[in-house]
Amino acid sequence: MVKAPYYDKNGVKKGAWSLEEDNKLRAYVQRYGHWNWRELPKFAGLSRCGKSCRLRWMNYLRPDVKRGKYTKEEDEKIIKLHQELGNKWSKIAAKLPGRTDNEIKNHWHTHLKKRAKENQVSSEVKEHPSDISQCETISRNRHSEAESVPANAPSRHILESSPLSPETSSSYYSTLSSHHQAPPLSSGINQIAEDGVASSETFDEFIGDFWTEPFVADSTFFQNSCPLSLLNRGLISPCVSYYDDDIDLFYQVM
DNA sequence: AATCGGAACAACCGCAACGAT
DNA sequence: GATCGTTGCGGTTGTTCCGAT
Repeated sequence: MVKAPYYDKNGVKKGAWSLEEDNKLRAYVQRYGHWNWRELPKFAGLSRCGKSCRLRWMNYLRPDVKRGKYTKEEDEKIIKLHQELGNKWSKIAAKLPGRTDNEIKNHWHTHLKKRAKENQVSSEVKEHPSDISQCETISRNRHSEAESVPANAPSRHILESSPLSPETSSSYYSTLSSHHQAPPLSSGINQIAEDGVASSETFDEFIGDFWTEPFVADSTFFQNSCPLSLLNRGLISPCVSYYDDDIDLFYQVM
């Protein structure tokens, strides 16, 4: 169902996430939050790009993500919201607690698009039973409009002031992100990356896109990197830490 | 049993928005 | 106001699953 894992030319891992990677990312974000997605993979001991980590967390690992079948109510809500908002999946997701924009988007394309189309056609046939073919044409046109952006949909710039609604972004999540904590420099990496992936390797200077930059971590890195500078400026505290039973369990498993 | 095609969904990519400097 | 770095969004792709033939 997912792409086989592979490494790109920069040594960044792509494709399906392993359980171990999931555990590392989950443990890290739950403990320290995502203070900086770009830097996060380095500290979490992941050879993924920050963008990939963010996506994985948002769509899969976040504790408030509801998985499983969509209820009839959810389906109807999505169809209704899509009529109002168009392909504003994040907006739609904000109205459906526990569902991610990616998940809703997939669900729409595989299930609801067809159903919405049928509903529209049938309702228009009821309204104008004498001209079915015309209705179908209209329906198709309307559908394609909805696929882009409806005329009455406000621009993204205006509408999307808040990335996550209170429903989807649980207090848990917003708390984490708002804290912007960096890991304690002495213990974080060792605990998270106990498999030795990050802690014992020599890391070369890497030049690449900020999203795809693979993790690098050694003593030099920790001395020079962002978290330490933040520490020096008093922006974060090295002493604060989130304690979570899950983490404990995770470390026990490791 | 083999194969084919559509469904399902995780993940990638490019771009725009936004905040900081 | 311009530039740069970071984040988030939406479109698309790639792989696996599964039912039909």
